[in-house]
Amino acid sequence: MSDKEKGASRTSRPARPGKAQRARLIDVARAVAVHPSTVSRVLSEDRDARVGPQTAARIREVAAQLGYIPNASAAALKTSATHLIGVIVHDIADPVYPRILTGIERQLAKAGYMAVIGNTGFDPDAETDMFAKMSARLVDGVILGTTRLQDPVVRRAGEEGVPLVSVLRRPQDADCAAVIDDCLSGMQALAQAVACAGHRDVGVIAAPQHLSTGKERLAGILAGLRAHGVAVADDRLVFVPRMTSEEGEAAAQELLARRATPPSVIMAVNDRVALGALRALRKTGLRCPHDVSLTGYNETHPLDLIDPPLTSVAIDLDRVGAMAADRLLALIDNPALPREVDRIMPELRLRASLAQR
Amino acid sequence: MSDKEKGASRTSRPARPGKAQRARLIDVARAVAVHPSTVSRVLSEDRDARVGPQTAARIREVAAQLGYIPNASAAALKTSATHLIGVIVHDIADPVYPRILTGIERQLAKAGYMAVIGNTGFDPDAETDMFAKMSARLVDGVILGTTRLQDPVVRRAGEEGVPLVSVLRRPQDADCAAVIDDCLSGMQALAQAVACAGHRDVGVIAAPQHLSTGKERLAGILAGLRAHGVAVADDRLVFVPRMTSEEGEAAAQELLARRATPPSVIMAVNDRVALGALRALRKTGLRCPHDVSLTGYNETHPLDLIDPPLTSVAIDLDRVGAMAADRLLALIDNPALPREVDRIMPELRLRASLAQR
DNA sequence: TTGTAAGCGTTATCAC
DNA sequence: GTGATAACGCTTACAA
Repeated sequence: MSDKEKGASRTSRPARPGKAQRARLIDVARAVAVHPSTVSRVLSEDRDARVGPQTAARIREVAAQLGYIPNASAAALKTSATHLIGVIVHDIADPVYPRILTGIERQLAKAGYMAVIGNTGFDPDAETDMFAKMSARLVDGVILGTTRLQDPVVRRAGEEGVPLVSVLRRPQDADCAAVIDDCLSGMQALAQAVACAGHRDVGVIAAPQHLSTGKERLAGILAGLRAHGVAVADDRLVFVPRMTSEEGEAAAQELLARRATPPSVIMAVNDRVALGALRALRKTGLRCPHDVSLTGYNETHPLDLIDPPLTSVAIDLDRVGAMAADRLLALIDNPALPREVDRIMPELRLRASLAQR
Repeated sequence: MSDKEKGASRTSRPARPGKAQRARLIDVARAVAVHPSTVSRVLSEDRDARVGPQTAARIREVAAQLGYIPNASAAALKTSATHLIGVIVHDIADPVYPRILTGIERQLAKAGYMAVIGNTGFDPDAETDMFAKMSARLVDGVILGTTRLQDPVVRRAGEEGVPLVSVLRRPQDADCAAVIDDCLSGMQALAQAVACAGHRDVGVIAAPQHLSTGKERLAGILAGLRAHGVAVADDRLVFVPRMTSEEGEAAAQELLARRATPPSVIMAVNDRVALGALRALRKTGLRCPHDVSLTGYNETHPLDLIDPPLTSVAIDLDRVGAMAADRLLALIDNPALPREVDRIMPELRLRASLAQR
């Protein structure tokens, strides 16, 4: 069947009433009276496509006139590049992710990519499910925010040759590109500040230890305190199964219930959890920082306006996202690139919620 | 060319070293010794595909064994359905959007869809650009969070027959499905509470009037106050070009600079702007609510923990998102459906930032 | 500089 | 119940 016949048959396709008839590449070609491949060359630009300038101009003109929009699925099928990036996160409502996503989006848009987002709601099965769906040649790469120390998604991405960059967290052994902040030293610095403020009875609300952040932040706290001769008692350490303010509140309540006297400070794994803990303190009738000091991590929320202003550790999350996107795009461009780990330095934000003791 | 020859030629395709070789539909078919169309019928399930139960079982088994993942681009090209939904927002870091997105995501995932997100950064050109990209047969429908009263995206979607649901805002005249909260009555109720608290000198930080939210919220404030005989002086009304805390702070500073005495209350278009205004009050040395009361809208942020706890109006944003997703999916299923407008009722949250005067 | 032709991997619509 | 066939709309060597 020749192109002309093909075209003719298509021209006579029944105009579906609901959907507007879209102009195709071949329609543009026919209108300009050139071959489709010439149109493709012009509209794909980037290549060393040598096309006559007036032909090119005419093609562009007619394409615009017909309102031609290339069919991404067709192009993707041919080139197996969708210009789509998957972003998998635990909970998009956790304020760290929107900030990271802002940076990701900005860099992706510049390169003509878009982000497909997968919200797992802390469901481990959802993580692999979403990856499987995305991996269905739907995305050119994945930014993973749910990375566990032993991560099935990271493993599968490696097996399937899907470019992947982990954000905030990183797997333990796998050779995996990542953009993270130095949780360990950030928390260590914070813990030293806590110890220097005179606190000896420290309560800790830590995160799951299958996450590098959970592990590193706890290690940072313990190391920072130890440097000042302070240890955390067994019953002063609680874990949240997920980092929400509700879990933070529940964990703080548990912590406070364990002994008749509260710790002199509670160090939470992040701000969200810390704010939950603050609610628990209030409900228990304890004043912060007068009775119990409190610290967070990430510098999300308007912490300066909280009562009391919450001590935290600031991360440039927008930058984390931007770097992750850049690295992923580089990896897509050249899959042989080494899987580097970028580290962002966190910065202490001491505020009134941490009192001298 | 017969299928067998085709298959043979493909089997001998050079194994690219970087990418893992993916099993295709035809590979499964060959392994089971059935025709590709049979495999397609089995794995697409839903249809009234009458396939022998043991054949189906065998196909599923082999597919799993080969780790077969259908190529989404190919399916999309054929069916012109990508199972992708575009979500366009001003600023994903604005806490209203992650909440909406949570609801959207949940409903989409249930139906086998995923969200592609477009962050315009308040750039009107980006709005149409993103839509054009998404519209490249890339998405089956769009949820629009940037809707202006006269909206080019809404118009184009109508022309191109792309299903669209507007969230939070709605266009003025266009026949457009939308899920919104009743800003007008929400703000009106809040304004009445303000007037009842004895405030007569009311400052207002309003949003751009090309957005239905901006217009309705301002109208609600004015109507609510008027009901109690209170008018807003011209120099007590300022506008933010975008709803960020920085703009809120700047606007409040402007408002305070206009007269020697501050208004007795500032009503901000939303919480984010209100928190910026709170920073301005503090920097100016004014205490809230002692010197100036303050109100927000949306009930984002941990408002109960702010100093002082911020009076606001709560919207069930998760529900807004979920309803928008459901409506869009229904519209995709049946484009002839009427474009209904769902309204969510807001709820007053009176807190200490609004003092009796 | 432009045209030719072959396919990317799937599914819809027929036959049988 | 299963098989054959023809697209879906685009890209890209290669030929001219």
